[in-house]
Amino acid sequence: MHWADHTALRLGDRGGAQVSCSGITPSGEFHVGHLREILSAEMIHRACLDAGLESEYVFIVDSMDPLRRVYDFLSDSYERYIGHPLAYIPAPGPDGEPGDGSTSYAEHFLNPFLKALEEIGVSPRVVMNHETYESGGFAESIDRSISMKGEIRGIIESISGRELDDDWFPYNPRDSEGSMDGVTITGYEKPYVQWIDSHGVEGRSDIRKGEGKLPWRVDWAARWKIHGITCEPAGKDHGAAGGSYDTGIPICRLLGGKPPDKMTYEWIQLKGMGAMSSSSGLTIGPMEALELVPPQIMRYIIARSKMGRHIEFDTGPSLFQVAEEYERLVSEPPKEEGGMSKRQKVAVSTQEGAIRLSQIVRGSEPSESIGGVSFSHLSMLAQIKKSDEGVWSSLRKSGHLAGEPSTSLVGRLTRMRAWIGGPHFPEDGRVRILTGEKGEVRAEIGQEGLAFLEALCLALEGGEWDYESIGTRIREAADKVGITRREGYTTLYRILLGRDYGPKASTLIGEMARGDFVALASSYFPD
RNA sequence: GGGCCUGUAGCUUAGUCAGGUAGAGCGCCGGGCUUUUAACCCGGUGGCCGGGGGUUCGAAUCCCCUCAGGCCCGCCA
Repeated sequence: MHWADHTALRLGDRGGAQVSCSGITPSGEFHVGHLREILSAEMIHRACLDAGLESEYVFIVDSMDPLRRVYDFLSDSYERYIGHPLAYIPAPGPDGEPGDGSTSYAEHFLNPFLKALEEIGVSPRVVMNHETYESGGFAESIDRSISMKGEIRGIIESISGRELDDDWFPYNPRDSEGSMDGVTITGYEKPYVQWIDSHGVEGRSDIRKGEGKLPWRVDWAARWKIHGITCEPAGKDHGAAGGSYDTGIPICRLLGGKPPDKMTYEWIQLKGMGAMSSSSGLTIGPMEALELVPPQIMRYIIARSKMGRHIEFDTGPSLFQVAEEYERLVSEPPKEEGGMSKRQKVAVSTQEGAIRLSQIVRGSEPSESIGGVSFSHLSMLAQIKKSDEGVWSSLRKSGHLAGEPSTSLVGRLTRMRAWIGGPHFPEDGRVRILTGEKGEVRAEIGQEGLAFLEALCLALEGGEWDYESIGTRIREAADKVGITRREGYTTLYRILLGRDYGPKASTLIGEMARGDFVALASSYFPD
């Protein structure tokens, strides 16, 4: 059984309406790793729906989290915003300088990510955490936390083994400037927390407004209760013994909530960009991945791996492998049959789940995601056809496409071109026409091969220059010199690509200029 | 120091939670194929399930120990 289905089953035992949740701090650019956070929770949500449970998927944006430090992409001007909630500081411009404040720092990084989520079929209910504070959603939890300060302190100290400062308080108010750093609590009188800040200014914060926040470990526990969260997969950093998951569970109970079960996932690692990656500083950018990888495949990369396993995100050769695996499973869906062992049945249902959860639109027919064209075929066409229209007409000719291409197919081609044009495309996948004679190739093709090339060049010097005629000429030439057609094709691939195989030879040659092909072939003839 | 995850065929892995005869894909090998879109069809090869011990009628699966790799314990998923 797929991990998401299995989790859904357990959640069903728990009963009630299910709320799966992800939480991310928008402190900078989002990246592929965040997709695992999102998709782990979203797939569980879908699995719950598939299991007939009432379920919702919520994405909580930690917009109330303070700016921790001035990151590399920020100008020094951000120094003054350290400690301020990300929702209340201006977005940086391209130069790293603070903008006019029309867009907040949190929104600035969040918005493109939400667009990417839309592309992969994730439509969460987005909760800006600072808004929950502003609307008083946290007020009751803050009040309880303050009244049970000792208990919470005890939980954190005993479970995390960390010692809290004597003046630790389960609420961090914003000071006279808006920062949450260096504020000393002087009293509490519901609903106001009184304080004195580092500038010596005294003030009070209304816990029903966005005038302060709970510390992280308490904040997390409180939101489980506030939103009725039943499932929240978290990065393994939170899962360490004594980590925030371990303290969150008892704190949530203390606040009167029913916490989700601890669930953690492994990181995605960026690897496989070839040996040159580290030395040449090649890294995959934040959302770059979705500009290369079709959204179903992106989902499949997450869905096919168990949560506890590392994922090596690789935009090189293994992307072909994953895509082919996906296509194979989609075109020949695993079926449970009589006589299968229990293990085989489990394997079938796991694969079925992975494919089902990889669809952009829940419940849609997987085969539609392929659009009749395989990943590798498209990569070839994208390389030998300069124009998109050329790709479509070729697909029509080969029977892969009837009429106009679907938007998903257009998107796949756009991504494919971006991939091919970028540094991550694997060399093995490249169609590169050789430009001149190669000694080792000459040795491989032999006398019969040469005779075949001569006959073919002669035939191709005149006549139509289209795929069909070229194909005919190839077969005629092979027959004429008495070699098998297969040998003829192999010879062509050797002189064209330096390999024994390749895309349809007549198409390949048809995309070349007549003169170029003849020149290449002739370079093997004896003078 | 504390903790987590992973280790199954050449490669990627399913199966581990609920113990019951080791599954799959790729690769490879052989055969077939009178138009080869990195094919396609058929058949085959291949695994002391990291190692050791224990529990059990029975262990890849549970327990203990051990080796190897990755990672987390400063609010970076």
